[in-house]
Amino acid sequence: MPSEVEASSRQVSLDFARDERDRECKSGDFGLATRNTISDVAKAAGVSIKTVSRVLNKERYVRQATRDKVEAAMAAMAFSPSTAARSLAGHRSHQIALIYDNHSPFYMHAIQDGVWARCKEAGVRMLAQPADVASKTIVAEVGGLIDETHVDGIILSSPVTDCAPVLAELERRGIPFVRISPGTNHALTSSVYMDDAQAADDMTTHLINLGHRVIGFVVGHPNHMASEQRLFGYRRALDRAGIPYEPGLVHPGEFDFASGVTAAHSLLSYPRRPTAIFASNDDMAAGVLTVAHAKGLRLPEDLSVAGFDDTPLAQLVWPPLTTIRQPTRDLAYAAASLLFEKVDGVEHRRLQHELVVRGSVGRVG
Amino acid sequence: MPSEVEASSRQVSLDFARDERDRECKSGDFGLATRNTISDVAKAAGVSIKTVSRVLNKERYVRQATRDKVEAAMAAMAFSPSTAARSLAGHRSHQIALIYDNHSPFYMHAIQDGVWARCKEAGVRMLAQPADVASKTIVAEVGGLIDETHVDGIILSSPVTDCAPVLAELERRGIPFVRISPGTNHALTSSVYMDDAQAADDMTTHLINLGHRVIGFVVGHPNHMASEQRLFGYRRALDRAGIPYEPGLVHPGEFDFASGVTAAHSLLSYPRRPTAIFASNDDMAAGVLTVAHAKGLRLPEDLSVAGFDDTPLAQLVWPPLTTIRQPTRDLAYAAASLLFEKVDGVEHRRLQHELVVRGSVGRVG
DNA sequence: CAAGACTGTTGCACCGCTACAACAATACCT
DNA sequence: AGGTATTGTTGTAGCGGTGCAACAGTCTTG
Repeated sequence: MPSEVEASSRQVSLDFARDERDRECKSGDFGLATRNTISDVAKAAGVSIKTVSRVLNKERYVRQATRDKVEAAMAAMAFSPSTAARSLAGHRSHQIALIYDNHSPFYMHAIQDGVWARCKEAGVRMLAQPADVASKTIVAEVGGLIDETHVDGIILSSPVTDCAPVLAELERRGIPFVRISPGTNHALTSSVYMDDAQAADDMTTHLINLGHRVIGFVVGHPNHMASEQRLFGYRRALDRAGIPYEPGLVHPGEFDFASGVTAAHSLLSYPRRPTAIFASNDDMAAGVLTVAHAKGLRLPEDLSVAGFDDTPLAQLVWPPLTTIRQPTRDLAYAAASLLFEKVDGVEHRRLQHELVVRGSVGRVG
Repeated sequence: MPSEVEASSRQVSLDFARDERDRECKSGDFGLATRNTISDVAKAAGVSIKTVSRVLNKERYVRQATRDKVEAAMAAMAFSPSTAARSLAGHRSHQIALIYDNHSPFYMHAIQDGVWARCKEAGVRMLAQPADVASKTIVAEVGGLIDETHVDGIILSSPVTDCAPVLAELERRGIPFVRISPGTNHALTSSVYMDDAQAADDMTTHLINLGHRVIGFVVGHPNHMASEQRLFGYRRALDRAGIPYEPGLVHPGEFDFASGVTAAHSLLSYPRRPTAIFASNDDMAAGVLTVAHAKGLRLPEDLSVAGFDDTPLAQLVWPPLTTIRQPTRDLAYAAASLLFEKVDGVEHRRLQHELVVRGSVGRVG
């Protein structure tokens, strides 16, 4: 057994023992057991550390031959520069943060995936940072994140996109940020978005074209600005078709399954029972489906159900949802691109949605 | 308009302008526009920076009065220590990484959530790092991650838990890591897990108790060790009940919806058509449901369907799935706890599963 | 052809913090 | 009382990079 004295002298907290073992690398091995530094690379390549730094940062004023030599040395010893040292010494940390407060796993998975992919291309790390827009400490948390990690930029996803105190804090600090599907202040900073109103209009029109005249609508979470937009699109389409707007056919929701269930119960017991229900996202549409099944309705013969987002869920339920394909991953990818490319400029990039026809919507009657 | 010369002199890449504006904070404001350092805190509290460092790291040898003074100063100026400086100077980075290669959004959402929660309590940042166990560069990527970020520890989720080259690399570097639901080598490092075999046994027994004798089984992805365990549990339960094992009733799958669909088609056209199908996760069970619906089967009268995991999906489909509740979030939370608490020791913590009865399983006939 | 502009490279201060050594002030022995 | 621990604090080197200044060589250009 090892001596118990030694064991107790170890630090209690995380502290992985640095490899102090004297290595016998007399031969050609590169001493893999030790962390390589820029000096090691410089020595191997026969240049100064500053030149290595130049190569690392793809700066000018390095002859191609020198650059090749350095890159070969870096590859040979599998050198990875310390993010800590880089962010401490320089003005960049090569890290960005993705801040979100969204409880839809499908949505956030796609968002993370898209941002991640773009970051990887750019050689930048992504910190995923959940937050709570309702919390009073959110500004302090975001500030702490920035101070601690020195992130170079931030990507905000809904609903943090419209959390005024956070936006104010970010602007005060002058840190670049891009918003994914924001609902407000389109002029201030870059953003990526889709036309929620038009998409909802498209879907509603689709339903109208199939003969539906009594169309229920489940609104999204009130703190997501997209919710309003989608409602607006629904009303616009009705309006254009000359169908009077009926408040009783519109039920609030919160973007989750449970509120879809609640809304469906309410809408299906409305005197003028709808022949179609358009939910503002797929989760709520799934809730509507469940209620319909429970009531023994045939789908889509007795009730058409439309979703929004085209998360994978849309194809996991029965019948598979007719929905709007929101290019979530692409939005996230584009957001990261804007952050990397447009430091000074502001750009608002709109991505196309698409109506996806599946089995949950049918001709009326 | 600002001068165009200045604009072009800005760096092209990410580089947020440090607030150089001379601030007129003659009054009591704390100069919030500038990053505070440990020296500022030291000055404000009237102690040396080393003492502030002690307070920050909760070290001994600081009188309570001094500690209070320092903490007050830190709070007053909203001080957040630079992670970069800390990890560069010290042996700890206050960051851990979560490495995963799992395409189930629900599962990963729960995992991230649990790890995140524990990290927050410990004041440690979590880096989420997707990987690809099939890729040849995975070892280099993990190595790069460690070198770049100096993470203090790593949490592995399935199937990276059983990726031998990665495990070897981590061991070679001597970096602490904990595995969530690993399938192999239980002795080497700490892990958290549930009893997959017992859980599958429980579910199968449940089906048998309801009169089912011809029970189809959809196996999980072959690179997840849990898949084998679940199959083993299924067989054990059949065995105990004296029901002969029938290979034709077992169909391979890959933990996704599509393979559930394929398996269902195959199983439902098997000569001895099963009265129940037990899928190794909820996504595949959803696929089975979809096929059953498409064939016009009544659920659960004509076919019982059981899932595994109890992801939110289980309640989004119709009928809601009878499934095994896997304490995913708790497993992740526990994994992080082990990483923080058990630096030297090795512990294997098993968490309880639970059979959740919903509507997708019924009595036979 | 000297003056200036551009290119390629070096050397060193320093980013914000921690580790370690040194030291001062108490408390605890014998 | 003197010696030894223990506690509380300071000073400073240095972690691994980048920014900036300096400088040598090479190319334009009047």
